[in-house]
Amino acid sequence: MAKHDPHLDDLFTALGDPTRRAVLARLARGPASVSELAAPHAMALPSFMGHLQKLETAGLIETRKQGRTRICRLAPDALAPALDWLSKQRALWSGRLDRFDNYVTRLNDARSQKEPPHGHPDRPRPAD
Amino acid sequence: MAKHDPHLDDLFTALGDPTRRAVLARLARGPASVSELAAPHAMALPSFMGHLQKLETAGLIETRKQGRTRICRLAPDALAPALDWLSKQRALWSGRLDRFDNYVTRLNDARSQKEPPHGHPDRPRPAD
DNA sequence: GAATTACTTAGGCGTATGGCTAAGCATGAT
DNA sequence: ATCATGCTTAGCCATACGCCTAAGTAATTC
Repeated sequence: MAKHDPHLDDLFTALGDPTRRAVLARLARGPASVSELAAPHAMALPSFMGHLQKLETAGLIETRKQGRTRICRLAPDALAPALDWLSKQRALWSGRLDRFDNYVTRLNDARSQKEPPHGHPDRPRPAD
Repeated sequence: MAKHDPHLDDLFTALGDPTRRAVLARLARGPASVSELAAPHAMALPSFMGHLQKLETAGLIETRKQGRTRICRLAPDALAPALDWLSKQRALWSGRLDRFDNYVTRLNDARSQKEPPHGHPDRPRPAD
């Protein structure tokens, strides 16, 4: 079940920045050098390198030095964990949403009308 | 294509925190009150509320007040944009990766063995 | 109506993030 | 050898983040 995966932290955080997503999108069209990647981004190179650093730390890109230029490319399956978490989560959501929505709506309605002394009944514990 | 979508920033950033992901996971089993959600998280309530706030800002959860308790539940299709971006991206990656990987590997190999005086040949400029 | 409960608001604190400039290497070209 | 290029390191700054305590407000309970 993955208690809390620190890798996912890095992954999602890395994706949470437009510059970094743009770099990934650009990189999807093929490897590129640092300065090439930095060109469209209107920021000083060291700042930009910071972004690359995070992408690499998150395992989203791989870089290697070739002469004095550093070539960056995408890491093959780096998106898999994120995609995996998201799709699992969505599967749960869609499965449960309507059921519980109905349940709670009904519950609230009952409470605001009747004020049962019991407080809240045991939550349904959806089969686990 | 989405030049840079600020919504995605919020979405991914919200997902980049273990507490917030845990809340979502928990919430996938059904709606819950703030204090119920906060219970397993060993932090002061205001701190925890900050996380809920971000989840709501990101559009991942919806909350409404019922008496003095606030009920939180998942927002139906909130994950879709993130999932969408990721899967599109992955589609691009897998399409290009091997092609360019081969190209670059071959290129580097040639250079480190022969050191051609030409410098780097024109990169392939993938169609665009 | 007074106490309890469940949030909420206000404000503070330390660290991380995202940006900058200015030097500092290496490598490649002349 | 010299110079230009391409990245790297070092250091600074402002803001945002994640956490806290303390005090406030609104709804239930007694």
